[in-house]
Amino acid sequence: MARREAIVDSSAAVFARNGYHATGIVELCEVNQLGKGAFYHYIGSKEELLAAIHDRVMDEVLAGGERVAAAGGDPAAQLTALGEELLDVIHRYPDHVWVFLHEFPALTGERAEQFRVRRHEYEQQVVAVLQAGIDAGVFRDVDPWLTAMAWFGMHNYTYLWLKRGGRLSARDAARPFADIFLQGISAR
Amino acid sequence: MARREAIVDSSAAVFARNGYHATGIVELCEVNQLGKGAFYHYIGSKEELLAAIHDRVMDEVLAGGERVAAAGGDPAAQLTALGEELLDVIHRYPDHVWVFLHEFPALTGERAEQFRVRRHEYEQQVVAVLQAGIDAGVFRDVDPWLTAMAWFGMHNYTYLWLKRGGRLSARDAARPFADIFLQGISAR
Amino acid sequence: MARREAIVDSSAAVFARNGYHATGIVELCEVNQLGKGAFYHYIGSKEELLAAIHDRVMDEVLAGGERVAAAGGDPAAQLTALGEELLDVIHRYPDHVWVFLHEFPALTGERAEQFRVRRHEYEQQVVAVLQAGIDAGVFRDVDPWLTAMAWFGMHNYTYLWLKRGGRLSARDAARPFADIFLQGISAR
Amino acid sequence: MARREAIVDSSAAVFARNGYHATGIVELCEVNQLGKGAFYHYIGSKEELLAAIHDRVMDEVLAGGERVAAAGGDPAAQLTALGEELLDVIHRYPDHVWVFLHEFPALTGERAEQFRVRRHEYEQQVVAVLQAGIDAGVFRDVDPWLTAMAWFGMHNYTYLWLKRGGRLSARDAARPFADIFLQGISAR
DNA sequence: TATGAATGAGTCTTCATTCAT
DNA sequence: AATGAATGAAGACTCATTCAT
Repeated sequence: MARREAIVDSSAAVFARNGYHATGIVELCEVNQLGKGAFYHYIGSKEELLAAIHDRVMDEVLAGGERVAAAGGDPAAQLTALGEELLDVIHRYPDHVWVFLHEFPALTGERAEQFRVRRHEYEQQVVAVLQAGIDAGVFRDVDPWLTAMAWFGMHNYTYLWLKRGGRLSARDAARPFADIFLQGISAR
Repeated sequence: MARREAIVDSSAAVFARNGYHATGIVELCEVNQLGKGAFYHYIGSKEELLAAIHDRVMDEVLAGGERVAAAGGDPAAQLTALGEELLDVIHRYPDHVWVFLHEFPALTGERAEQFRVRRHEYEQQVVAVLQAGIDAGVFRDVDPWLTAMAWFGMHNYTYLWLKRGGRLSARDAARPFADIFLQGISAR
Repeated sequence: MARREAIVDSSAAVFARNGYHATGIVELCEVNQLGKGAFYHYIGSKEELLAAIHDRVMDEVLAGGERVAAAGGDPAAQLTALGEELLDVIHRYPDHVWVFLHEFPALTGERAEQFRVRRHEYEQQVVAVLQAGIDAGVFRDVDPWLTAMAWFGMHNYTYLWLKRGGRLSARDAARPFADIFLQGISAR
Repeated sequence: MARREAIVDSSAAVFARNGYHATGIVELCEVNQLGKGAFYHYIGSKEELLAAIHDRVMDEVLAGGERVAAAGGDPAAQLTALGEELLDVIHRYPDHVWVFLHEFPALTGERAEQFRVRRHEYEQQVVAVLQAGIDAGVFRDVDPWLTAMAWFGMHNYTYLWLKRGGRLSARDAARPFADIFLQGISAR
């Protein structure tokens, strides 16, 4: 259903602006020009809608990760590519990403679990790249997990100022961030 | 009022666990062993409670910034000290900080404005230290604002994993983070 | 919506008996055999319900005024007709009128303003008829506004005893009141 | 207690402006510069305060009635004097009178009953004067009770516009009203 | 006399969701 | 596919009043 996709996308914008809990079904219906019955026909439930927004982001992020893994290259190149891919997703889906990074605690049960698993999976890819760099001697002997957390903080956090100033897009941060990070953990 | 302080603190824990919007006044009353009337007697309104949590964090963070400014030192030392202070606040007030970094969009009107001003003030301190380092030639010629955002992302984002694993405390990240960041923007 | 009309009417009876502020939404729901959600689905808000009751009366009263103006006739005949129309409304809508004359201070903002305007408009019609009678020399040289207030007091105030005794209906007062008033301001 | 009197008077003004139900104890405390405990020490309960305001008016009105009865005179003179006394009370206690004529349905139980009795007592005095005039042949053969209701409507209703325009005081209406009414029911 | 913390039932209103049509 | 009436629990908040101090 293309209609469902459209609903997911436009709802993401509303959630990003007002917050998930603060947004009512009525408002979503108005935005989507739909009655309540029709709206529920498409989305099933409010939380299912939230999950769909998360999936949109998660799918894109994991796809980026797979592209990087497929392309191969040395750890530094891979880390750079992962940053580019991640910031590209943030740039293309600013609303979805805001929801993704801000409202994930609202997911419950099975959906929360699945989300956690996929997120962890992706985090592990970054940890693995860092570990590979350390093993290869191109990165210093840092704690790979803690360093991955630093890397994620640096990149993910961009969603907060991304829409604020508008001076820079998230994509513009990829090169400078990679420079800082790679130089920062370089073995030399 | 010591009682009010206690309410603010224990409510922060609930907000951090369940989210601000998802937490009802009834739950806060139960946690604080108070009737609704008495609860409102102390907090005024739910948003005022939220603001008090924000202030708790903001006061501590700004105090840390002032200590660093008062201590002086070269830009590298100041940036390191700022990181230590910031992560120390996150370590001491994990719940308050979660609320601070996660629920600030729920503040409205005058309170939102005041929050934004104080937050900006602190961000400018970091930008200024970076600029000083660049001017002194000890830091590379990076974009000071974008670099400050990277620095904040790295540090602030720790609130997300801080309580999860428990393996490391936020404070333990100060040294490694400073190493990565200073080496990363070092002119040499 | 016929259903909404029914709600407005039965709620008017409750307001007339207990007072607007002293009546809770729960009571209105019970009277109307409706859940809170459905109730609000129809009425929007308690004050909107109050406004609907006011409009019911105001519409009838103004329609009566227009009929009198359309019918024409000399000032004495018009004043008599206005009294008959007014008391007829009070007779047909005793509950609505009680609310109208008793709870109007509970209206706020735009609704209060609109109410005041329409009410003033009607008062002016009575003032104008009195003025016409004075100009024509059939009424004494009384203060038209003060006299209109006396006329309104005499007629409107009937809502207070209307339901009490039941001995007389408001309509029965039209002739006697007209006799007193017309003789009272007669130029001869 | 003079203090209690002062509280009753200043509270009447607040009730007249905002309505009895819409006015909270807190607001009354602020107006009277008193804590809740002290406030309740003086007034007993909110309804007791309301009753005190009613009594203030009722006492004055009945006293006026007694003065008129004591002065004697023919029915026309007595009716005129009753109107002067009544409008004088309305003029001197505009707030109390507003409350008296507007919030009496909020009285309950014993207090409501007592109020009704005293009010009826006064109404009967007017009815009796009218009856005397009819018996004496100076008034037309009107229905005394209905005519009394007209008289009360004309006079009591002044409380509504009394404070509005300010153009005329209630006292200024006594003469014109007496003229209209006496001429209106005159046997000639 | 006076304080103000505490009560807890009550206020109006909104919520996500269902279901007959 | 779509409507919109209906649900009823939950939302934040206020109320008049009491009571230990």
